[in-house]
Order: sequence, then structure tokens, then C-alpha cells
Amino acid sequence: MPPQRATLLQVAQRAGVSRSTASFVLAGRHLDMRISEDARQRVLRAAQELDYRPNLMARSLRTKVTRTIALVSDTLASDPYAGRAIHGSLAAAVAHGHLLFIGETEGDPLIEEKLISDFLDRQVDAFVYASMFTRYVRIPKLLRGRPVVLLNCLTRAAKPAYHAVIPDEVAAGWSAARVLTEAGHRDGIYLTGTPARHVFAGRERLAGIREGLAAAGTKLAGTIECDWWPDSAYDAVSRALRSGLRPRVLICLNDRVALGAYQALRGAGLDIPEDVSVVSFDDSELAAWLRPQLTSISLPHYQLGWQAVELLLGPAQEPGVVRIPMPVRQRASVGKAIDVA
Amino acid sequence: MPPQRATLLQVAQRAGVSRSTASFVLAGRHLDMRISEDARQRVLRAAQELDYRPNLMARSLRTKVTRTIALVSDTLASDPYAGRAIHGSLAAAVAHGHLLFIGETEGDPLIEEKLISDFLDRQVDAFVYASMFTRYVRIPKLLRGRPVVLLNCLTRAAKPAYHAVIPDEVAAGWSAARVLTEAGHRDGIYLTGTPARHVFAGRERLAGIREGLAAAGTKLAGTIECDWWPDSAYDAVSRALRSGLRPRVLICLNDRVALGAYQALRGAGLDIPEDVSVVSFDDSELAAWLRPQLTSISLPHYQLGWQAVELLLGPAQEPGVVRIPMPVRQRASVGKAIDVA
DNA sequence: AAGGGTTGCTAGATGGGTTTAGCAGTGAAC
DNA sequence: GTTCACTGCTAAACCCATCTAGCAACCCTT
Repeated sequence: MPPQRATLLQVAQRAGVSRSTASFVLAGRHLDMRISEDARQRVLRAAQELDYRPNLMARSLRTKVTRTIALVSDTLASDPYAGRAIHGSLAAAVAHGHLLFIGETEGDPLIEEKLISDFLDRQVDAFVYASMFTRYVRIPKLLRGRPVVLLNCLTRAAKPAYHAVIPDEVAAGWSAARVLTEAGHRDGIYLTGTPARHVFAGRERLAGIREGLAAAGTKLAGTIECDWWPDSAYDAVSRALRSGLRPRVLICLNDRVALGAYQALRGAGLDIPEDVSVVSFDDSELAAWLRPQLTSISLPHYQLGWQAVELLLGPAQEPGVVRIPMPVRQRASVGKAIDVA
Repeated sequence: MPPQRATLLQVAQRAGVSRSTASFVLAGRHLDMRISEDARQRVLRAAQELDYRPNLMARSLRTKVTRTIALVSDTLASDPYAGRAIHGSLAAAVAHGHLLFIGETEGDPLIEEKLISDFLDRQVDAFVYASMFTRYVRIPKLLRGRPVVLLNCLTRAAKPAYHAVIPDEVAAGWSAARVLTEAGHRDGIYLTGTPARHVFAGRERLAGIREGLAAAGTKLAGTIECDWWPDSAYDAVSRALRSGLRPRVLICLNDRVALGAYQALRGAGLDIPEDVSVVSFDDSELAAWLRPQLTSISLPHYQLGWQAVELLLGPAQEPGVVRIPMPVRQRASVGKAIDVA
């Protein structure tokens, strides 16, 4: 049996004023409304004595502002690391005095519509529309014209109507290339993992890698094709090694691929980074656990989530695509190139 | 500019009835209130034509029920896997027609108080109070006497006032022991990882392991002390192997420890499971990625989250501690014991 | 003494629902 | 012809804030 909350009426009565006066005082509008200092003090004291907290439902009913936002994702909560995007959104929401609802659509348009309706029925102020993988999306009808920021996804509109926050994958590709070229690597650089055309991260990472290597006057020696999972990478890299391939560098399209590559290289008796350097993307927990620790270009989930909510609740800006830098986590898997001249 | 929502008044006017009548019809209380079938149909049609959806803020103001719950955690959203508990809670909440707020206290009592106040101001119906690590907690003052379920934590109260949902770690210890004894292992079984007394999971897992082994007429040969991280485990196991220890089985207190153990065993030229069998706890993603795949006793985060909300919103039950089974994920890291007789 | 300005406050409408209490109208019973 | 029950509905209170419009009291001016 928690204590009954005091209402504004009770505060007003205790202070000997009307509800209106109490409301003005507590809203800090006493100057507007010319409330005497004496009355003000009485209201403030009464509110404190009764431990008054306004009923935000009642306030919101009147003001149409709930100070709540909803994060609608496809499967964000399911993914271990993408959960950090939720964490970042949450932190930014709280920093702006808002609370955060979360909801998952499982990628199902019917669930999505139901979920958004439920949020609208509760009068949420704004939405973060998030995707697990970076991709193009259509804004659901119910969200059109409302305050929405896209998290890890984009619309195809020529003139963007919404903010979109995505990781800067092209720059990340450049970073990976720079890590290698600065260590003197120019030859035997193989991409590991299939950069499927429809996978945003793969396409852009590859583009950045190509540009970065080209800028340093070199290029990829080839690609070891595989899915983005340890198993597939292990098989592919093992096969490549057995067929006589002797890479000097593997650029793995994510850390899971790197794990598979590590296992394959170890299995073939090759040392990292003495025989083969490895650089990867994502900087998941795994990267710091591998031996040697893996140099990886970080996917800043937390920042993505934070920035999305910041665009939603911070000072208004022209809608557009915000690309969040992917910082390099330099560790021990990239060695100096041996001069073969 | 999203379309203006129709109000109950507009529905009533279009149907040619009063707000009261429209409300009764839409609440399905037409029999109670003796509304003619004709009037009922008119209201229903009007509601459909106007695409009427009730304003839940207004309803909640009156009924004191918001159909929202709050998940208050210390650092749950930060942890990759514990995020699945949020996912489970979310799914259960939605299944009961509720929406879920989340909030993080970072373990700070001041933030916690502020956060809970914010939730109470928004009239949430109930709380899930969650902890990252299983541990004893005190219920915050503001939550006393309200509907609260503890997720992955416990109170010390002799007579429990709240439901608590925790993983059944003792049974998990038994399971680990059973996996080994059924494969014929009796000797050279080493615990890996320090089961600190104040760490619930460690204490209970160890107790279960001891009981399980004893029931099969054997016991632990010793403990390789280390923190619950790959690095520490790698160092400790490497050191133990160098000092001449020849374990037949390592029971790792979690998958990260198992990763370190794998690395150390591999480094010493030992094969898994031919030379050494490994069993572990948590069944994180990692377990399926290691070579050979790791047999691990699963920490069912999703189930924990689901069950907590189920206890909150499902049929009322006597408060008490609910232990969620930790299923065995049998993979390839445990081999048959070689008969040394 | 009438008119105007200022000060300090309040009545009451408003938001959009739920729910209690009760009112007409009809038909049947006595 | 009165009483009664029943049917079908509605007025208005209620939840708890916000906020517009305006009132009473006082002082000052002319």
C-alpha cells in the first residue's frame, strides 16, 4: 500500500490558494501571473510538505506532450551488440528528461502497425525507427509526418524528410586500408567474407577499402568468399590455404569472420601477425578476447542510438543522413610488413 | 501532419447518441446498460468510419490503469547477453497487451530513485526490478507495496513479499556433473575459475557440481583459480599445464573462461576433447563458434525476462522464488573417458 | 467623484475518456 | 387509475492537471 499521492488541489488548499495559483507557482510562472512572494512561499512549502508530484497523465492530457519516446526496431533487442544502440538511445532520452518505450516488430508489417498504433494511443511524442542491419526502409504510414529519426537505416527519398543515423562504413573501409598501408602492407591483401551487393555494410566497407588502398597505390590481391560467420570463414580460409594461397593480410568483413580466420590460420600453423596480419570490423567483445587481440574498426552502436535520440529531442536541424565515425581499435593482429625487395 | 484523431464525442454525435452510450458500446458493456442493438450498430459503424481509437491517456487518468510496465535494471541494457532478458520481458508484456518502459540506474541509488519517480509520475502499473548479476537486493522505498517482480535478484526476507525469478544454478551444476559422469569421467576433473563466495552464480554452480559428482561417487580433483575472463583463464590454465598438471576435464565457470582455457590447451598442444574435455556455463554465442563447439549449460536470459513479466501480469500467485531451469547444450567439447584401468 | 491603471488572485473551461445516478416512456398487473 | 417493473438511454460528476478571461480591491489622477 504505497502512500496516496497528493494532488494539486490538496496543495492549493493547504497553502490557502486556488488550484490556478498553485499551478502557476509550481510552473514557475509566478511573475507572469503576479503572485505575491508570500503566496508563492506558502505553495512551495505545501508542495514540499505533501511531497507533491504532478500527475503527468493529467498534464499530458491537457498539453498533448508526454515526454516519452518509442524505439521501434525490427530485431534490435535480440542482437547482443545492437542492444547497445538501445542503451545509447535510453541515455540520450533520459538526458532530455524523456522516458523510453521499446518495441519489436520482428520485421512483420502487421506487428509493426499494431505496435505503432499502441504507441500512438499512448501519445508518445516521437519515434526512433531502428533496424538491426543497415538498410533501406519505407516509413510506415502511421509514422508519416511525425517526429521520426531513422536509426541504422535510410529512406530512398531524393529529398530526405527524416533524419537518418548510420555508421560511416566507407570511412571505416578507408581506416582499415590505412591501418595496413601505414604498417607497410602493399601485397597479398585479401578480403575475407562475401561483400554481397544488397548488404549495405559489406558494399560500403569494400568501397572504402578499395579507395583507401588505391590512394596508397595498391589494391586487393583477391577475395576469399564466405558467409559472415566463423564456420563459413574457417572453411573458406582453410580451403584457400590448402590450395596454396599465401596471404600476407586478411581484411575480415566482421569479427566473426576474423574468428574463423584465426582458427584456420592457427590450424595451418601460421602465426598472427608474424605470418599473416588480420584486420576486421565491428569491434565486438570477441576482438579483445582473441589471441593475439584483434585490430578492428568499431561499430559504435551506443553512439548511433545516442545520436538518433539527440536529433529527435535536441535543437532542430535540417533532415539528412548523419554518418557516425567508426573508430579504429588498434590491437595486436596487424604486424609490420617485411620488406620483400 | 498526421490526421487528427477522432474523439469519443465525435463518434457519439455521428451515431446520434450520447458520449456515455458510445463509451458503453465500445467497452462491450451494452448488455449491462441495455443499449438497443440498433444504437449499438450505429456506434460501431461510426467508430469504424472515423477510425476511432481511444486516447489512452484520458482513459488512464480516470481508471488509474495505464497498461504500461517499467523494467528498472542496474546495467542490464549494457550487457550483450542480458539484453535478451529485456527481449523476453518485452515479448511477455506485449502478449499481455502492455507496453514496456526501460530504465537503467547504473547501480546508483540516486539515479534509481529519480528513475522510479519518473515512472511513477507516469503511472506505470508495475515494475520489473532487474539485476545484471544474480544477487541480493533491497527493494527501493518507492517500490514497496507496489507490484514488483525481481529479475535475476533476490531479497533476504524470510517471508518473501515479492516474486523473484533466478536461474537454477545449483541444478545447472548438477547438469554439468551429469554430462561428465555419463561420458564416463571420474578422474582429473578440475574446476576452472574462482567461485568467489559473494558471487551467487559461482557459489551455486560449484555446490551443484560437488553434489552431482558426489552422487556419482567421485569429486573434483582441484581448482584452477582465475577471474572469469579469457585472459585470466588463459594465464592460469597455461601456468597449471606448465607446472605439470594433466587435467582430463575442465569445468569452466563461464564461456569466457572456456575460451581462455581453449587457447591455453591449444597452446600446449592438447586436443579437445581427445586429451581434455571442457564443459562450461552460459551458452553464449561464443560456445557455438569455438572449435570444437563448446558444451555449455545455458543461461536462459529470455526465459527469465519472460517469466518475470508473466508473474507480474499473469494470474496471481503466492510470492516466492522461481528458479528457471538451465538447459544443457550438448556439443563437441566433451569426449568419452578412456578407461585407464 | 469618475475614470484608469495596477496588483493579486480565482472561476471555470478544457483535454478525452469512464461511470454513477437517474429520467422518460411503455406495458402489465391489480 | 394507480402502482410497479422494465427498457433504453443521458446528464453530469470525476480523474488532475493547464490556462484564458476576468474580477475585486486599491491607488492615482484630474
